[in-house]
Amino acid sequence: MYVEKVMKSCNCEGCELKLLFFENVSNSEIEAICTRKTQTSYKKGEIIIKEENEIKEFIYLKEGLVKLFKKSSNDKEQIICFALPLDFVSLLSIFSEKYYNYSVTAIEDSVTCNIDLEEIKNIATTNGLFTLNLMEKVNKTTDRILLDFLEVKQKRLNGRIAYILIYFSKSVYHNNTFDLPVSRKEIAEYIGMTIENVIRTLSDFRKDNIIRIYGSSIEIVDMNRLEKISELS
Amino acid sequence: MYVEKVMKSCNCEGCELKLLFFENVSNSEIEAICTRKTQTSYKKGEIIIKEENEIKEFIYLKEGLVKLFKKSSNDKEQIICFALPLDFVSLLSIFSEKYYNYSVTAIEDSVTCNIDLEEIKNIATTNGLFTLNLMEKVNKTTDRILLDFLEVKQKRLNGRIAYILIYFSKSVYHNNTFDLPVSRKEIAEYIGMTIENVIRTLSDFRKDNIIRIYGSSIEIVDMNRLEKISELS
DNA sequence: GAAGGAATATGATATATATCAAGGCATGAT
DNA sequence: ATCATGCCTTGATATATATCATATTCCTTC
Repeated sequence: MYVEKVMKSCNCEGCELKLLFFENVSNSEIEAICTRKTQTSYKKGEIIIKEENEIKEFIYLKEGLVKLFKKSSNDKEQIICFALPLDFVSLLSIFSEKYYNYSVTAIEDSVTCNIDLEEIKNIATTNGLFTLNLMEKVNKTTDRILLDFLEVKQKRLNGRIAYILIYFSKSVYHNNTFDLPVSRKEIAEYIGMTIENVIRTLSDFRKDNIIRIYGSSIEIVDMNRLEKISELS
Repeated sequence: MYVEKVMKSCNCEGCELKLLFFENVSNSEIEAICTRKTQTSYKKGEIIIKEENEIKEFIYLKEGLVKLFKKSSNDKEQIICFALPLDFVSLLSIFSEKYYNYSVTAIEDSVTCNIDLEEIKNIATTNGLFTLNLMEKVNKTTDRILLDFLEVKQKRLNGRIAYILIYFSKSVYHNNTFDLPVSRKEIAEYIGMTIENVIRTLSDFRKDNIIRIYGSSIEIVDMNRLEKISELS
């Protein structure tokens, strides 16, 4: 797969995420980071991080939507979570491992900021407050992933599909109508069930007038019922 | 439930975990910590951390075996993982949340060291290297939990039971014969299946001469086959 | 030692989900 | 234009798992 990388000097002054990522860092430190970081754009479908590659950079998602996944023993992919900017997915194992445990792929056009890992480590070792803040944010993300895991785990097929539809509608697109950024296969990989049953369940929801389906576009017609299905498993 | 708390001044010089937990901390800092920490003993079954309680202490497991779990919406318990000393389970959300997201219970007699959270935060803010190390360890634990989740998720009943038996045999007791520290119900809560099926599967393994069962005591007779079952799901 | 409750155990049956098979519809390659 | 390929769809069937019912064993407590 060809990955188009657009390297360009990023306008840090205009970056609304900068402060959130780099609390407690002095202006001179930020300036040092900003002049040496690179920004990379990814088209939908392109790989951002590849499992088993060496971790050389501190990467954060500035724009877009990604999926975090892992190849399982039988060569299937298991999707661990979807993530938006400010979900620190690429950072899960960044300070504890030498190589990535997971892969990350853009499922919408995305933009990342990449900073040399050593540079971040330098700041981290000399600035405890910064590290504490970073840790806080990383832990919030892993916590959310774990809680979602538990949520999905205790639901059955219906509930899982309802759950993911609500997630995309409310948390990602803030709209009752949206283009599913993932294939049926990917939904299956996320909820841990077969493609056929994902499709069947979506069809059932359509027949029951809970959703409308136009190809990859979904309209949630009856959010109340969808929420009930999600809750009652 | 009655929780017996034994507070006593702990002999830090003899604590083999001290250095692992407090790398990069000066002797004077360690001394300050050690004189003010408390040590608490828990009998099997006693609650160490209760979900929704305020996080006031930095707690690490010094001896024993615990389970990390969460009450789900329908009032059932979901076991997230089991943990040994050096698994930083109590620390998962310690710096990101005000209240515990999870509960922790001793499933073997256990000993914890408890340090005032503010004290740890003080060290963390002034000592970046310490914080970086701590973060590294917490991330390693969450990574392991996530990987185990994925492992278990892709297996079926047989494989999941095999997996947990192998875990207790190899990782916890280092012996082919051991007392199951958890009930069948708790195994069910961990692997996300019903008690009846857990019991049935254990019976099947017994009938197939893979394990022997004497009440709560298990002997793994044919580890090879158990491992194959675990791998092939 | 008896009574009660919890954990364990097993069978019968219902339900949920996976698997297999076949066809339709796009899209990109030749 | 045609073919191949991957994704989506549906139906029929097989399999895995849950549920319900009922014993049994093992503690605990009186």
